[in-house]
Amino acid sequence: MSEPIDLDRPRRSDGEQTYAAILDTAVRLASVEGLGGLSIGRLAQQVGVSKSGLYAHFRSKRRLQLDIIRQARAIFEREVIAPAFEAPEGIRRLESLCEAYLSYVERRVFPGGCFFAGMMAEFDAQSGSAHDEAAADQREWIGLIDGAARRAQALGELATDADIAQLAFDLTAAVEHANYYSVLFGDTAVVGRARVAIAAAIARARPAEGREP
Amino acid sequence: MSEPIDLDRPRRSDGEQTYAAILDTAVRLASVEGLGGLSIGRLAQQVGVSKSGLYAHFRSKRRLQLDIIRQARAIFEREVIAPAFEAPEGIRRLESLCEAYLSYVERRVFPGGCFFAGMMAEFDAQSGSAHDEAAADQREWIGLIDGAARRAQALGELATDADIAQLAFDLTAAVEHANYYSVLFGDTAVVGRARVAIAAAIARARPAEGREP
DNA sequence: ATTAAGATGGCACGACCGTGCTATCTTGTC
DNA sequence: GACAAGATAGCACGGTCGTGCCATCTTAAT
Repeated sequence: MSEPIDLDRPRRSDGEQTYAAILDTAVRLASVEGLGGLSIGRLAQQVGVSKSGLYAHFRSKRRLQLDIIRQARAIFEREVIAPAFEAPEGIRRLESLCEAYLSYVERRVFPGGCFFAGMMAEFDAQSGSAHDEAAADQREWIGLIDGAARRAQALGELATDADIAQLAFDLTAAVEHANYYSVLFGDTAVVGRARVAIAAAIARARPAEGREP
Repeated sequence: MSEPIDLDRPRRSDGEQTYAAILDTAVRLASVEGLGGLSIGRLAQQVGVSKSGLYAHFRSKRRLQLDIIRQARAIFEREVIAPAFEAPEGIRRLESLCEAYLSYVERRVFPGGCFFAGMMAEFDAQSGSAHDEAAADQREWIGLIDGAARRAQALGELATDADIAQLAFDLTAAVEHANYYSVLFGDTAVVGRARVAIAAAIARARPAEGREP
């Protein structure tokens, strides 16, 4: 489909700096207005660079979008996944994944809320590569939760008959709902509701402690 | 701020019909592409009418958007709220509200998923009247769930110490998450996960039956 | 110091955007 | 059947969109 062009040409130091500044602003702007709502003209104005000066760094809007997504992935990795993976595997890591996400929502790492939740909602009903990437990202996130939960189950921290897929649904529902509502209402208090929901969902999947029929 | 112009002029039968056809297509298109992504030119083409012929029915894009939202509200009222309110008040109505929403998701009443969930995600981080309307709609929906739950509590169907706001969070999280994921993955199977989550959340809020300390 | 190459801006293009004006049909009322 | 008024299309406007060409400035290697 899309040929990668020559994107890997060498960069000069000043160019690298401008490139980083553009991407930084672009990621923030896109999290608020969406990848589709982002325009090159307004982005250039925001960064303080001419439209063609900006355009030279990417060579199409598509490439700009791809770079934005790549940057957002790096931020998510640094702000959510890496901290969570400092916890030992099993139920502690499962809890850390949820908590790291909620913290990332509370800290408003992206001004428009979770970048990938925004992408999902923007492209969920459309067909094309943007939709497919959004779906893949979401599957990867679910897989992280699901994998941590299965490991916890294998370690005996969750009941052998616990429905892991259901647990993953419950947890992702709680954290992503907290993301949307906290942005919509401009109030992160709802994140506390998510914490309660997460604790309840995990408690329900814990092994029974001798009070079963 | 915005004056209502003269919008209430009399309509001719053929005009009324075209107006309805435009709105029908517009609501479907907007649920997929978003209210911002919708363009008058493409909408006119889709309906099979000239751009200016369409434009005469609304007199600005803002009015078109307002009419689309009004139409979407009527559909939501008819497809979700009215059916749910056939159930007797209390816990049955609470369950019916959730189930009616899930059915509306499964039936793909809007091809892009729940219209108001889409609006919320599109405008949550932006400021302006669109954001405010999205927030108001969401508050109203939460209020419906919350009100039904409080009535159930007053009727003794939920525990007196049940956290109703938490219950409302859990229920809205489950149904809206099912909406997003079913659209994103093109598979309504996830709706079943929401049903399980709803049952669990309600069960947790039920009065204890003599096995409390 | 020269020079090749990247960085940036100026400018213009074709396309589409929302918006109006005007003229021609079509409907419904007397 | 005349006629006022709504419905619809044609056309054009100013603006913005993504994109590309070209000239100039700046960096870095020789």
